[in-house]
Amino acid sequence: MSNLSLINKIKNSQCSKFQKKVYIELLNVKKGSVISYSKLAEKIGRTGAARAVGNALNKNPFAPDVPCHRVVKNDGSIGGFAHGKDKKIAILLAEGIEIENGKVVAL
DNA sequence: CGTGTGACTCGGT
DNA sequence: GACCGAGCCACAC
Repeated sequence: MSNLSLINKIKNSQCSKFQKKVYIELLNVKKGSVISYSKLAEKIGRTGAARAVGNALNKNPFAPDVPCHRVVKNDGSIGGFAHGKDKKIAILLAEGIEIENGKVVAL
């Protein structure tokens, strides 16, 4: 499924505007790279809403279509994941992202 | 409409 | 490093 149809599905969904922004912006994150909660919040025009972003990802009705695993804490640590942080780490490693001592190296 | 909650963040202990 | 408290924001009740 292309990202375009995915975006369309998100737009047609019943989620809040905020959630849609989060998911769509997340689709813009290419494989092999990560972004922090606060930075993602800033991208969608809600600087400081890192917590709200986490809330949106926790609900994530489009998983695993929306790569919510590419979002980590501001200091590079893994953060959380609906299916267990170890699973999140495994996915990140599979995408070529280096993780050291529970933290993303590419910072 | 007030309250509680959390996949956050920062600063202090 | 671990723990704690205080801001922070969107959302469900």
